[in-house]
Amino acid sequence: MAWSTRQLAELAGTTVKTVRHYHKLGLLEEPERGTNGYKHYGVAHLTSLLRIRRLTELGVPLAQIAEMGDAAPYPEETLRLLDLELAAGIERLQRARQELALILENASPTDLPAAWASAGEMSATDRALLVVQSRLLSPAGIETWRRFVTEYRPDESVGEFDRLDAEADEVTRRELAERLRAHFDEVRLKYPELRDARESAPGGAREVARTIGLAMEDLYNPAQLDVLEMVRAGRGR
Amino acid sequence: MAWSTRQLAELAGTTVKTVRHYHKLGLLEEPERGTNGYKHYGVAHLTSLLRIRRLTELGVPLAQIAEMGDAAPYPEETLRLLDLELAAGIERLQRARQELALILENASPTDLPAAWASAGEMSATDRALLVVQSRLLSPAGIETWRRFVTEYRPDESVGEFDRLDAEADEVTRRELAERLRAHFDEVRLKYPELRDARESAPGGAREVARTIGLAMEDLYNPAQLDVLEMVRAGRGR
DNA sequence: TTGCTCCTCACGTCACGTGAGGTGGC
DNA sequence: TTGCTCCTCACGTCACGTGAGGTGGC
Repeated sequence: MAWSTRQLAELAGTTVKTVRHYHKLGLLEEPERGTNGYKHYGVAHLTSLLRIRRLTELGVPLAQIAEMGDAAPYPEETLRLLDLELAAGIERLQRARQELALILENASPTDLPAAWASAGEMSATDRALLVVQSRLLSPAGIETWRRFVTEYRPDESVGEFDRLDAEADEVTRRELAERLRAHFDEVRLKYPELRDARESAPGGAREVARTIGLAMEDLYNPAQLDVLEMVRAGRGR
Repeated sequence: MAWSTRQLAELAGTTVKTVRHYHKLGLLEEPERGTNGYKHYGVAHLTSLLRIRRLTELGVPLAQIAEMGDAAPYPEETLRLLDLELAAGIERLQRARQELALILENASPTDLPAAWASAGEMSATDRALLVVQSRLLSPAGIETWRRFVTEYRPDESVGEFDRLDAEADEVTRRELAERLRAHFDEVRLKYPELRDARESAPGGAREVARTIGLAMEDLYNPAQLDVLEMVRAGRGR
């Protein structure tokens, strides 16, 4: 008569270790034992165990189940809260699946979120800057930039800048800065929404500029940084 | 120039502790330090950290991310497997929400799964037996019993049996057994599908009978068990 | 000096799982 | 005797979090 630990566990669809774990936490009462020390479980233990299992599968922490006691009905507020958590969990998983689907669809680069797949042609440096910036913009701002990136066709000067030697001489730099500035002016005119995107960043446009600045110091060589400085200085003219 | 641990963490939308945890696991390279021992992170660290975060949020274990190395593209099979897991997770959560909805809807008893709400009128003993049995039947079998429970109107003799005193005398027991047997015969005739439900149990009808038997030994007093024995013995006549 | 940030190290958490080392039942 | 089950106890796992105890920067 009566059930062994394993039988109890299997009836409840769980493991022996789980049953013992609940004993140790005081969640499940220990049954009487036979002369050999074996535990003998009854129906009350099974229903108690099933109740614990059902609650944990709903996501209730064991500590909370312990507080609720054995016979108490479920507190409604707890259940409503639980439902909200479950709903949030479902949404999270669904977003994750969407990400995954995008990644699978176009074997996107590993260093950018999947939505940026279209930026596959860019240099690693530009992608890095995009990544940094997208950590700072609002979702709407990110979307603005994403659309921009799919459209944008860089000027020749941009490629030259990317390849600029760290030892490039003064004349080369000055000339390159000139052409870059003209190009950037055009871009600003054609895509005024990029500025708005930065303005509406949660941390503010200043913060974006500062952080991007740090990133550039890390990514560009001295000659390139010098050229950028020239572009900036010339902008006021 | 360069970012502190906190700045890096916030750019990546995570915590300082997480960053340090990844260092300890060798997942994220440690950056150079200032003269004061403070860590100075660059863009490469941020992109590396973001990649790790993206993967963990998809549910990839850190150990697996470590195996994948830093620059490797995502192995497609891993991603497909992950997608299956995510889908399974979503289903699980949705089932949990359905359970919850049922519980909230009709403040069901705590010792039975929510689908049994209609069994609210039963004695605790009968509910316990139902719980035990439903651990043994196939889903279809459970559904059969659930429908039966909503329809079933017990005979007077059943109530008497539930209340039978442990010391009840022989005549009382014999007489009760007689009426119970007649009632059960009727039930068997009216609901032949109950027998099929037990036959189609994964462990077989014998196993169901054995386990229910053990549960009864636990739930009923000696007089009740004696009556049940009389019912069974009389059945062959 | 005060408050804030950074550092390391050890231990805690959550819900069990793994494995050692030993005994009982058939 | 063999294989299987049961028992306890200690430690492991996973992805970090908590907190102690100390130092640096403004």
